[in-house]
Amino acid sequence: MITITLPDGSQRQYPKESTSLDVAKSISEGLARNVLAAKVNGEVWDAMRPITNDAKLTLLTWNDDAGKSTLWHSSAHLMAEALEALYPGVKFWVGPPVENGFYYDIDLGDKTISSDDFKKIEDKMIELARQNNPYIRKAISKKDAIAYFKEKNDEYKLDLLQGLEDGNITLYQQGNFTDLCRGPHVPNTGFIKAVKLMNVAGAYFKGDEKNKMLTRIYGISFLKEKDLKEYLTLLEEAKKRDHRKLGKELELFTFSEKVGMGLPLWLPKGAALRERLVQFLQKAQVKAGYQPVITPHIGHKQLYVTSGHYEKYGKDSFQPINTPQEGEQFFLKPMNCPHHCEIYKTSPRSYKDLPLRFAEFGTVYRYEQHGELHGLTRVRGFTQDDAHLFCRPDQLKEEFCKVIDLVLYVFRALDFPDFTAQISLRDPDNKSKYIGSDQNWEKAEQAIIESAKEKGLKTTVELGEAAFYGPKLDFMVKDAIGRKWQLGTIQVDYNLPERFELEYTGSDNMKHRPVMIHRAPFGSLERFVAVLIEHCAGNFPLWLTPEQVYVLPISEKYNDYALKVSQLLKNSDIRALVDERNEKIGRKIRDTEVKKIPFMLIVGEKEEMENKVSLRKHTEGDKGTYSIQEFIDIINKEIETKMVSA
RNA sequence: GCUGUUGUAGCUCAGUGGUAGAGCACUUCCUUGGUAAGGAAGAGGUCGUGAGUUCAAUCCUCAUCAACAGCUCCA
Repeated sequence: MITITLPDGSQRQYPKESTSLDVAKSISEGLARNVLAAKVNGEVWDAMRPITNDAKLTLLTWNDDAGKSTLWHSSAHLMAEALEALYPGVKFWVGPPVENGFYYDIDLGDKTISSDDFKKIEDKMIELARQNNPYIRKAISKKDAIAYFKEKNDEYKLDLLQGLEDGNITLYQQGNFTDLCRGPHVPNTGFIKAVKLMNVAGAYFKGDEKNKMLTRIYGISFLKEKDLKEYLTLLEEAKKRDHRKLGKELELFTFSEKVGMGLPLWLPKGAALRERLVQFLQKAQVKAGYQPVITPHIGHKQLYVTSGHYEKYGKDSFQPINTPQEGEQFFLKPMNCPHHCEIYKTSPRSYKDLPLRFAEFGTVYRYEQHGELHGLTRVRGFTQDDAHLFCRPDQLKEEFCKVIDLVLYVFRALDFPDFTAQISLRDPDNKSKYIGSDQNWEKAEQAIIESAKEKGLKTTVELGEAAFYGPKLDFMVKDAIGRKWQLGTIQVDYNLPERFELEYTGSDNMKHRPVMIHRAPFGSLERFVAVLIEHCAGNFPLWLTPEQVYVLPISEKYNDYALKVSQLLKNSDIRALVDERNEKIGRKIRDTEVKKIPFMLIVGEKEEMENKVSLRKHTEGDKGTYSIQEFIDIINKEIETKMVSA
């Protein structure tokens, strides 16, 4: 007998070689039907794999990420089986699960696949799935594995095998398909009830552009047909919220080939929205003891040599601007920090002066690769809500925690309740990518980990995701339809102060080196606005929205009264416009709804007589009649409650 | 940057080896209407750009630019 410890701490006895599925069955039949895999002593295993020793066991279902991944991984194998049946001779590279589904990289020889072929492949997959073929795990020697794939003439799998250790190699077979795979998999293909292939794209063998381009087919699968439908609805919703589409429709921003790719042009409404965000943060920053500074858009090459940016990004930047006479080189500013370091150096600093907090909405320019540009989320010129905090080492944690508070304040104010903090550390196996001493890195990483813990943030840790000069705490927010976006960032930096030889005089009258914190709650205004648009689907919070109220006269006869109403609103700092067009009221309402204007005031004979307005709310409809002052109170209250909840 | 797809009116998109069409938006006129599209007329494009093939190119070929998807990258 073996002892199985379940997540709640309870222990049960089972015969040796029992499987996770046996354990599930002993708990409930319903649970057993939903088990996709199991975590055995921290390792994800097949639910059908016999457990030989005492173990801690967590059963994994669709509700667990690892459970989903297992189903998707199995689905990749199923797709491979279907492909092998439909395209004999196809060769396989790898087929892993990804965040939303799975893919398989394949080599079709001289054949091609397009989205027109998806239906056929999906149908084949479902046909195979219905056979309920078990996924059979087979441990195999390296020699036998090589022999098998040689026989099959699958050079990619042979390549993969080279990197694997003998004694640690497993094959998985379902139906007529056998794959080199470490697993785990769901018990049988019957779990896969709904399948959708999403797209086909080229992908380099091993991700190296010098290598051959393979065909990558993306798909997703579900336990229920209903879940697939829901997923497709979500995708449609995401499409509707695409900030590039809404940005155009709502006249927020545009791009021009003439100005240059990746260089956004903010239209009046977009600029107004952005300005409001800036003012909002500025106000919060002043309260938090930040001092605004302003620095130029270019900087001398030497500045970036000192900072290390030149060495790291010099070749991949916009190329230098040369002065005609002195032949000196200037670079477009890719970051604000070197400039702010120079501001720090303008006068000798005492320990009593610290922390110093320099804030700047600094526009920076980075040469992003052609294929990377994407709407406002990835651009070549953008404005960071940047600030650099210079503090004593003993102040670091407190300052860091205060910055976390500020970031959380911003997220709450803008209605992003769901987020996690990603701690991005250095890749311990590739330290040459980074500048600075091991000691400084360790201190910085420690400070971040401790601060995040102290603030009780939900964190994940990513190795190798740090900036080249220091580790980061990145905030990953979830939007209204559950997608994750990286927004704010806080970074601890011991390196730039060293490179710029920043100092302060301590209470011991000795020179000391300050620590620097880089931080940007929004990240960049461009990216933030993009995320905000998609989050609220263009229905901005009242305090941010470019136009709050449209006054709609029933006919042109009431235009004068409408103008009077709008003027009264403007006098109360409400953003109001009159639709003076010669159109019927139904038409005006429709057009205003489409523009996502929060409030409509309909005015006609009745309203003019009584000096009132008829209120209609976006998507909600008629709200009755109010005096102008009553309406001003309503809207102000609504603006205020949004800000108070902030 | 790499691979693939796309580029026609302000927007969304049809279409053809003989220099172009729809809907919406726009302009004018009629209508002055009470809670999601009133009616009519009109204006608007050297079909991304450059070259080539052809008697003739928006359409075919090549190059180039840009957008989109994926890969690689992201201070």
